[in-house]
Amino acid sequence: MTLEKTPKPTESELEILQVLWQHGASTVRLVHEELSKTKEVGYTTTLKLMQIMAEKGMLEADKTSRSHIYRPLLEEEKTQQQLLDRFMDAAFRGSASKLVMQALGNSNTSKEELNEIRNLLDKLEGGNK
Amino acid sequence: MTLEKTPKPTESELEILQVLWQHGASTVRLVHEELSKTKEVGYTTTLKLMQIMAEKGMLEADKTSRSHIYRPLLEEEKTQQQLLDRFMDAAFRGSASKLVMQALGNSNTSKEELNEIRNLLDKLEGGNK
DNA sequence: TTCCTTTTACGAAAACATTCGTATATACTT
DNA sequence: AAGTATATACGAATGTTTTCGTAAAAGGAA
Repeated sequence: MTLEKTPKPTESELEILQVLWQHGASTVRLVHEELSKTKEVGYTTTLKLMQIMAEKGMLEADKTSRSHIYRPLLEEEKTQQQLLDRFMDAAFRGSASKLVMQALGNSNTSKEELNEIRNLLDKLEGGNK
Repeated sequence: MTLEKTPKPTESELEILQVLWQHGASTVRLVHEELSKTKEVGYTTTLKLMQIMAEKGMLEADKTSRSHIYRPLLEEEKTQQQLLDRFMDAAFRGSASKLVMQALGNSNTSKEELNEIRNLLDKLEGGNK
């Protein structure tokens, strides 16, 4: 089995991935327009970043038409999990419960979402000592 | 009220803060020894980082004795909250529940901790629609 | 004192990440 | 076809973070 090094998207790369995860495969133009909603950034900057990401194997470019279409090669949930693991270690010394408590305590989560979490807790308590 | 810019410790800086939060004010030597347990790093590298952090106002150095003693000026919980907010936006598009579900689903959290979280949920459901 | 060890000071290199100017190609409009 | 708009290619500048070599200062041991 080949050792797969876990990719570590930078902050800017993650922004781009988010757009692609949300919208599906897209042109640089579309991604750039989405990013422009939140921050000032030049078109060629976005282009360059996406080209670099393609080199790194995070994206794949379909070059058949003039406007290349980029598709994310990283799965959203898997990537989130990897980022989360790293973040939990770095910021909370690995304590999931501390992280969760702070995440819940300081954000308005809807009743529905809280219920979802409660259900997960029920399921988990089954298997834990 | 003076505008307090939220500090953004880098990854290395955060590692140092963790040591100081855990052990309390310490010398470069101690911090360096702790870091060395997990990774290869030169002593002067650690020193330099801590000096930079002092310049930035993250640490305060007591220079009365030859081995300076560094004290963290950032509060642990407050800093964690700020990092968490940023991370939640960047990696989970701001969804606390998604983050929480993934954090719980993929880590063995003890029954006691799960109960703590359940209690928090109970308290939260009171105030939410 | 002299030698050895530990510490801080300083500056610069190395490694990454981000940004963008300019050139060139491709398509669209008139 | 000529002119305009939009795309990619390329390379380099800029910015940030991390690393460490070297020197000087301070302290301890012989």
